[in-house]
Amino acid sequence: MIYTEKKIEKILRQRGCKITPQRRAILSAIIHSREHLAPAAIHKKVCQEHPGVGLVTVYRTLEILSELGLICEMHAGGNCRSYMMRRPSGHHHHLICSDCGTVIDFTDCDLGELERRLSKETSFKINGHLLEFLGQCRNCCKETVIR
Amino acid sequence: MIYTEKKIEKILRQRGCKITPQRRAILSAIIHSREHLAPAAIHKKVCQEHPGVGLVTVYRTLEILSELGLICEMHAGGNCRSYMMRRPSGHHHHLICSDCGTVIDFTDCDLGELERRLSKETSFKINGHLLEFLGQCRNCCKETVIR
DNA sequence: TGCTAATTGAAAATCATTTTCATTTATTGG
DNA sequence: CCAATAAATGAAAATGATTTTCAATTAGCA
Repeated sequence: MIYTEKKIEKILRQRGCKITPQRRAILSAIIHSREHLAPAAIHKKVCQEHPGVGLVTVYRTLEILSELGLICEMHAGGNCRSYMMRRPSGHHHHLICSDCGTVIDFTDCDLGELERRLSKETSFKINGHLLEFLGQCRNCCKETVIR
Repeated sequence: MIYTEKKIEKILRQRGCKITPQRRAILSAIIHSREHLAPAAIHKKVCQEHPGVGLVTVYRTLEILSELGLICEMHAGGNCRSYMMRRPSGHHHHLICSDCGTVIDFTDCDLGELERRLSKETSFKINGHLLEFLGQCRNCCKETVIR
C-alpha cells in the first residue's frame, strides 16, 4: 500500500481541504478494502463504525479523492460506479507512436471489471496485464496531412 | 461492416422478435454511426428521421441487441452507458497462462472511452491497441495449490 | 479563543433507467 | 387478403443513483 492515511491527509490539507472525522472514516474504509466499492457500499461500511455519516458526504469525498487522483473510479455493469485506492506502483501502460517511436506513459486503465469478468468466465487467476495503444503522435499526424 | 441490417433482422426474427419500423430506425442509427452512443443520443438521432419513437423503445431495443451480442455496451464517465455495433473482425485479445502457455481469446475490451480520453489528452491519433491478460489457467492454479 | 470559510446532513431536485398498462401492430395460418 | 394473437409501443409513473440547495455546524488559522 503506497498512500497512508497520513500522506493522504497531508495532500488534502495542501489542497485546502479540512480533515473531518467523516472524511477520515471514508478514507479508512477505502484504504482498508482491496475491492472496488460503489458509493453506497462505502457508505454502509463507514456507517458500521460511524453511524450518521451522510451518503452525500461520501459522494463529496469520493469526488475530491478522485479529482486528486488518489482513488480511481471505474464504471462497471449495472448503473453505478465504484472506487478503489490507486496503487501508483501497480502498473503503467504505453501509448506508442508507430511512426517516430515516441512513447507516452499512462497509468489508469480501468480494466478491473474486465479482469474480474474474464477471471470468472475462464477460471483463470489473473496476475497482470499489458495494454498498449498504437497510433500517431501529434507531429507525425501533421506530417501525414501535409504530404 | 460485418452485420448488415438484413442479417440483423434475420437474427432478430430467429429469436422471435418482430421487425417494427421503430426497431429498423434504431438499428439504422447505430449501424451508421462509428461512435459509441448513449441511449439518449441514439434516441435523438432516431427522432430526426422518425419523430415519435419513444426513448423507452430505444432502451428496450438496445437491451435485445446487447443480449444477442450484436452491439457492445460500455460504461464511460458520467452516468450513462453507450453502445456501438460490434465489429467481429475488429480485434481480439488474449488471456495467457504464464505456466503452460494456454491462450484464450476474447473480443470485448471496452477500451473506447480510455482511447478517446488518451487521444484527447495527448493529441495522438490512435489506430489500435494491444491488450493481454496474464495469469494461471485453472489447471495450473490447481497444481500450484497442491505443491 | 474567536473568526471564517469549508463542511455537513436533510430534503428536494435531477437524471438515467425500468416498470406498468392500455393500445397498437407485425406476423402467422386460413 | 383477413382474422387471431403474441409481441411491441408510448405515456406516465416508479425507481435508484447522483447532485443541488440551504441552514447549521466545525476545523484550522490568526
